[in-house]
Amino acid sequence: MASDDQAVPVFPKPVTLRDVAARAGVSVATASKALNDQGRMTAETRERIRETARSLGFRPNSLAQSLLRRRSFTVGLLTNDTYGRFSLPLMSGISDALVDAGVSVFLCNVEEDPRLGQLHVEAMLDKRVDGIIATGKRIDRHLPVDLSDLRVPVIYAFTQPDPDAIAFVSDDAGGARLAVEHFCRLGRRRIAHVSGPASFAVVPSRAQAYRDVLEEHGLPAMEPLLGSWSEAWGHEAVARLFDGGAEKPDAVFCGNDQIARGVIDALRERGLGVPNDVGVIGFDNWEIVAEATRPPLTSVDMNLAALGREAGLTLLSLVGGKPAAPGIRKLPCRLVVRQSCGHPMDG
Amino acid sequence: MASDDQAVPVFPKPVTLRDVAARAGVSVATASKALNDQGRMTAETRERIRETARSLGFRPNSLAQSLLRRRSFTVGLLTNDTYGRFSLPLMSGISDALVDAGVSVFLCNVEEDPRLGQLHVEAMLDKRVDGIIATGKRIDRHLPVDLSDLRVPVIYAFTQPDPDAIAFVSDDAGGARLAVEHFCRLGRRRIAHVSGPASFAVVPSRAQAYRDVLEEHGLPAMEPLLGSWSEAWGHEAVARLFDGGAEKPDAVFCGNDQIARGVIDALRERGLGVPNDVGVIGFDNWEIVAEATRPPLTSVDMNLAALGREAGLTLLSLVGGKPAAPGIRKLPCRLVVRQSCGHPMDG
DNA sequence: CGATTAAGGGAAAACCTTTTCCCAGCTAAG
DNA sequence: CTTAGCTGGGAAAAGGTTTTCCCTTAATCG
Repeated sequence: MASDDQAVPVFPKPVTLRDVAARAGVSVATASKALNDQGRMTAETRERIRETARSLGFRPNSLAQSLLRRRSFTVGLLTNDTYGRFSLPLMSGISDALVDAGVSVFLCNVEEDPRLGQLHVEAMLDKRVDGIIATGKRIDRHLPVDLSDLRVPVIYAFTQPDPDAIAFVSDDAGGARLAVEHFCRLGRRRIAHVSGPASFAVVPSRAQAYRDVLEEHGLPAMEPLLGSWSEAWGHEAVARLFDGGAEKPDAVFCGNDQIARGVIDALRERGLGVPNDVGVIGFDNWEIVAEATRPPLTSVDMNLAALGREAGLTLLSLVGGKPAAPGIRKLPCRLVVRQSCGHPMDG
Repeated sequence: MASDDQAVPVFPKPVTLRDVAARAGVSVATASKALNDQGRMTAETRERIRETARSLGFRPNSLAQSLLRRRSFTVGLLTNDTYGRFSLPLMSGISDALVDAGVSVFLCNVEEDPRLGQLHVEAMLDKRVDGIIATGKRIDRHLPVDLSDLRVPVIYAFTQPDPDAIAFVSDDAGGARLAVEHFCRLGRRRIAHVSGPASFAVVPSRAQAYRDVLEEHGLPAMEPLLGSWSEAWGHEAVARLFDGGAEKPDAVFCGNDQIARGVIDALRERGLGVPNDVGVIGFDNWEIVAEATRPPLTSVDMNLAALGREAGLTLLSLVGGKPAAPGIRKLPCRLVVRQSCGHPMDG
């Protein structure tokens, strides 16, 4: 048994402010002030203490600081997006905005499980997070947790907020406009729209933007084809669009990149060239999909990282005590042009 | 200015042990003991204190506990896998293993940036994480941070460990065996292997397993085709396999799901039926890809969530002071059978 | 009835840092 | 020489909890 001891690594005791003070021959109070640029002392004393701290490798214990300041420099990110398709770009933006302020992020995946949600929220609250950001995989659904009346500020990003909360979402309608207007500018005349289930809030909102833009350009709007978010539906939609006797579209704006992928593949199978015969634009700009289509897919990017940054910075200012008006802030999307949408048709 | 005040929400002061003690008419010491099932007191006193705590909604301040116990009940997960394709399943397993122990996870994406890595590691160390799990998007690469000589235990998962560290990785060779043996069992006789760049450690290791299994079954091994991890390479590989005059394969084992997808699509374009003419198996079991292929893709799953669980539990026991032998632990993969591999050929 | 012992509960230290006050010593003004 | 004022630095409280030790009271034993 005793011989096992050598196998368990022993970690050195962290050096405390006390150690620094003792080594420098001053009180902890003075040491603290020296390191924080506070209080009065000779420049020489201050530098001596600093040098001592450096040489000892002193790092202040964040827990002690937090306890005193009632601020832990941590925030929680709550999500139910297991695959992280939306959460991770968001997380990346949040982290980016916060890391320089010394704030770390707890990532909590609550799936669809209220018990798990409760568990995570309580754990975070106990750890005195400074705030919570809630996000999800669907913009029109609540997380399976109640975040009202928490003791900390809460910000919603890319998910349905409680009333009177602060929320950041992408401007879906604006994103759709970007795509359809791009087609118009390129000279496409018969632009179709293939999207997901009507039960998703983004679907009607993008569809409306689609209709609006076409009307503004005096072009005919076709009835949006609503189905599922899958490639398979993209295939089927192409069949519906091109099998009938009706006039064929020369462009398809898709509700996500997987549908777009299905559309592109189906078009090719029919001998229709993308983008020459039919232009295609997707939504989400999921690079792994968008770059694998042939040709590479033009797609609307929701700027999730930027959205995360905004959310992070806003939370930070909220934590700092600055008030912020409740409400929903829509952040613009961005069209990432690759090859599937084609070039101007006449030139 | 003053009228703005109503806009900033005021959060109620958390209730402390002191409050509970005062309300119950005992000292904080007694209150603490009552809530932690320690010390001696009448059952009646204990229950009264507990009831008071409940009614006040008391939750112990984790920071204070951590300070005292020198244990923060947090761990850090370090990754450079921006898209979270590998990190997130892992994270999910880790979180799963730890949440019941009240441990929360800091997720830190360090990209490929040593400065960012340093920043995150220092932030975590300052926050007195109990341990760190390092992971990445590639099993044979280091993160851009130095994790040796940290003051906390470190565990590597799905990434290259420092020597003498504890690491969990998936058993790639075993996974490859699973796939190839499955083909053999199904009666396939000419099994090809299409994989990624030789510079990835997993590539030769899976290729060797491929050769071994074929030899064990007395079947001919073809030279593995190495290229990139993309669909496009899957396409090209099919051209190479089926254009020459050589005998055509009746099965293709692919190094990842994207290659497999490319292979399946290319086979269909040539009029070859999957799985009847050619069976296909992928690697990674990335559901979003595996379920979108036609037919759905049979694939090797690396069990990353389970790997995460193991890593989490091991870290926990390490934090608890139990020694663990350094070294690399390989966890078995699992074959997820869908339709692309076909049924037994003769019956 | 006196002496032990056990039971119930409290005081205080400890964890580590920050911050507010205060004190001693010195200089300059009156 | 006295007094006010400044300077450099320290003591102590605060933040919230846990834990060790101690004290008081009641019960048991001889």
